Amino acid sequence: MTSTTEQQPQTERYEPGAIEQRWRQRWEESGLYRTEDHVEGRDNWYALTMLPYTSGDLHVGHWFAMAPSDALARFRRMRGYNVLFPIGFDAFGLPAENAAIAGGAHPKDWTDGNIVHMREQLKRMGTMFDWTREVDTSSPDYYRWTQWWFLQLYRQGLAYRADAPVNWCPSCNTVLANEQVVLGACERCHAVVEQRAMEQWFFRITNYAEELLANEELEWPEYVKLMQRNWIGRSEGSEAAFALETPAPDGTDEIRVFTTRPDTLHGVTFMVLAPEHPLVRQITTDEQRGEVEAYVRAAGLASELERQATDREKTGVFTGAWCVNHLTGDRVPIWIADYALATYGTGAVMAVPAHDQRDFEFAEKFGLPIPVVIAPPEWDGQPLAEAYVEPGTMVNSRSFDGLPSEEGKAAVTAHLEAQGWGGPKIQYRLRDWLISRQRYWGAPIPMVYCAGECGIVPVPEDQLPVELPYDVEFLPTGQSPLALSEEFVSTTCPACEGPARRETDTMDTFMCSSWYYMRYADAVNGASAIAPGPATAWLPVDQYTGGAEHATMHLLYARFFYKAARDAGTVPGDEPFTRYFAQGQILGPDGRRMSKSRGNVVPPDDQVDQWGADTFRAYLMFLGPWDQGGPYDVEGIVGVARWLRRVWSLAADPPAGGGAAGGASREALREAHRTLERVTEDYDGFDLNTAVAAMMELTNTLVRTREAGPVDEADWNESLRLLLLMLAPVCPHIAEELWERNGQPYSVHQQDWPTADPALSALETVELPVQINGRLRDRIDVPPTATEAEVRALAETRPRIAELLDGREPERVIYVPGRMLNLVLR
RNA sequence: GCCGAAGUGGCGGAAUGGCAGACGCGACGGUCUCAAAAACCGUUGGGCUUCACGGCCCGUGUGGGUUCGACUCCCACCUUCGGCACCA
Repeated sequence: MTSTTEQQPQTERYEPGAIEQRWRQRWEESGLYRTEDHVEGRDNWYALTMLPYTSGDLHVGHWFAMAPSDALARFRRMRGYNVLFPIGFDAFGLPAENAAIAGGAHPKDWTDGNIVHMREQLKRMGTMFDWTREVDTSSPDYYRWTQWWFLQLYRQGLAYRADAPVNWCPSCNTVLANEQVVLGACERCHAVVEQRAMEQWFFRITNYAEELLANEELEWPEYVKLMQRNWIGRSEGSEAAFALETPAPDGTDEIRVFTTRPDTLHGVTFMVLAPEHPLVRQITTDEQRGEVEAYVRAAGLASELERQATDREKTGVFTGAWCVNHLTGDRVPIWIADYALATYGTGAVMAVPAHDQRDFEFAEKFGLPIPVVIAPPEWDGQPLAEAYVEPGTMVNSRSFDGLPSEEGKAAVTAHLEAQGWGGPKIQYRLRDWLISRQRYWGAPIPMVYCAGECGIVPVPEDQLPVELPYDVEFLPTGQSPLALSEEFVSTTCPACEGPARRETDTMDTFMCSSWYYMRYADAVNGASAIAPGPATAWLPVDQYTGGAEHATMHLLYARFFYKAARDAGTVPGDEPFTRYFAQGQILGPDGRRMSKSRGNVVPPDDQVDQWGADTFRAYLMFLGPWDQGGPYDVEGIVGVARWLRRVWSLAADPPAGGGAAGGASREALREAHRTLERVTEDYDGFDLNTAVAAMMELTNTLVRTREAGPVDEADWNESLRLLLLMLAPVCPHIAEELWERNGQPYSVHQQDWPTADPALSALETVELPVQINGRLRDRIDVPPTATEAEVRALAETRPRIAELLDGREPERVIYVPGRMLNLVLR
């Protein structure tokens, strides 16, 4: 690659457009990225990037998520692993249907068209995706198995049907999961969410609450694990029963509550039921009925937003009914108030106004007594100005008086248990996963309702998939469009062969994305969702990357799903994603979220057209730390473009050979080895920005070396070879092109990662800062291995140091070899 | 309100107990050019000082502390971002 002949007057310019297209074609034709389940002598490595939703257009965020993932997957491959790096499409969901309702194309046509377009966009990225394993979650070949999983969970007792208050979006005309309600509004359309009762399918994710909570061992960002733990929200406390003074018509004779403060049980002065609590209707006295019903009605209509406003004044109504506190024998009035949540605990709260701020505010407003049962330290016996929630000493608590409240918790709980009035209880904030959607564009729930005696009957596996009919009406009626399709709805009961109706709800799309990574391992299997061979070959995923906005939804659902699959014997291990890395969010040039309405969207296709995929990839990785994201500065990319032009010129316009061995080109080679150490470490630690910076430095050194005169050919060639190998993961096309031009065998992406030679990478001398009293005063060149005595002796010969020492003996000498020397006088 | 993360040049960032500002953008100056662009070279935290080489002081959100030495560790506060939010 050096030239001893006269230099060409005109050097060929770097034209990314032409070479990138050519290499992608060559890679595809040679099956370079085809991944086998097993390769002799190589361990498997499963690298996964979150699959994109089929919105129709790739945005910079997709590139920011996928291009660095690809670089790291390529690096793993060069490090000797058999790497699976698949891609697919999350293709079910509301936008497709909204497009249809808006009078556009059919959801299927809309989605299929988007996939075709996005597949082409993805291919321009130059990734090592194995397209033979592509997954489309809306294809019957895929959702057939999503339905199979539903049946599997049903068999495991993890799917059930329940009537429950649900979040209803009046605009989308559908039920939303708690996670899809943001600040009381619909996550997608921002309409204000109402409450409605409906019969729905749930998954018992709460069965796995403890196991999901135990996530400490996962190699995930700590903050994501913490978010999940907070989301699950484990609370230790007690359950306590209060006897109804008058049993309810259905025979219920007590109200059970969950409390984290059993030590305050003697201070209960009223009970609060959630307005939706089933007992409300039964125990309300005729006298109070009118007021109570009005309140319940108002609470149902009140938006989630209104109910969730924390600074709102407390409201509530007395039911007219009373219960009895077993511990004291006191009569306790039963109120309803919307600060009690129907979906947490038992939907009922024992109110201890002296020691809970919410209860305190309620009691003050309605003139209820506020007896102190936990004395604050130095308490003067006067009424409290606000609830005292800290630990203290139990008072007015009969036989428990004098006990520290923290000990009182266990003592009271033990007493409750002994008397049969309750006992210890662990409560979670996590709710079961509501998966029913009254929508068309999703996987139909494979259940049948028999008109006869059989009740709810699962569709037999050999009748899957329950296919989505193409011809349906997309009227937003509040029912699934499937309910309007008589052809779909009417069927025969699999059990008795009598008339039956199909379930018309479809599944939450998080269901599809809870197992897609399993399917990649065995994407074309027509006989099962995933066979044992591929499952053990690839699962669990070694490295997952994607946005942390999925911390409490997708990532939690997938963990639940995997554990259920494990219990069914389908997958190995306990967790789907051994390692997870959350990349940051890329923002518009103005530092705000990219959006069409703000006009700050940077279309990735334009960047590729202008600069080439390699430049764009490298720039996204160079911007800053991958986990931080940040603004996309359209001006900055030119720096990366200049760098790659310089890299190109190193190969296209080589220096004259015949230079002295051991000269500048030897120094350059030494730097190449040091760069290799840095880049290797940086790739390992996801520090792509500093890896690119290190390669830029090496490139600058090589350019200077070339300009300085003739080089030693062997040293020069080896330096350039190392640079191209290091560059290959980040810029796969230009690395491949220059690799070939340098006469190396196809393909650079199949090469082993080089090993740095410590003898070459070691520095011969370092510039050692010399400090006096911790202040930098001079620098001396010494071998990194120099002893303290040698370094000190040399330092003292320096005029400046000698002057400052002025003959004095340092009180202390601190020497960190290779880093600095500090002479402390004082 | 609670939990978590982060504050460094004009800008993106580097350095996680040892030379603050690597690498890059921008800006300024220069080479080439009829000219411009591109490319290339140089300068670029602030202040003081020197004819000059150089030297000194200040400087990593604010205030304290630990240390020979602090962007880095500790305490308090301010700001920004993310999550949760009447969860009994």
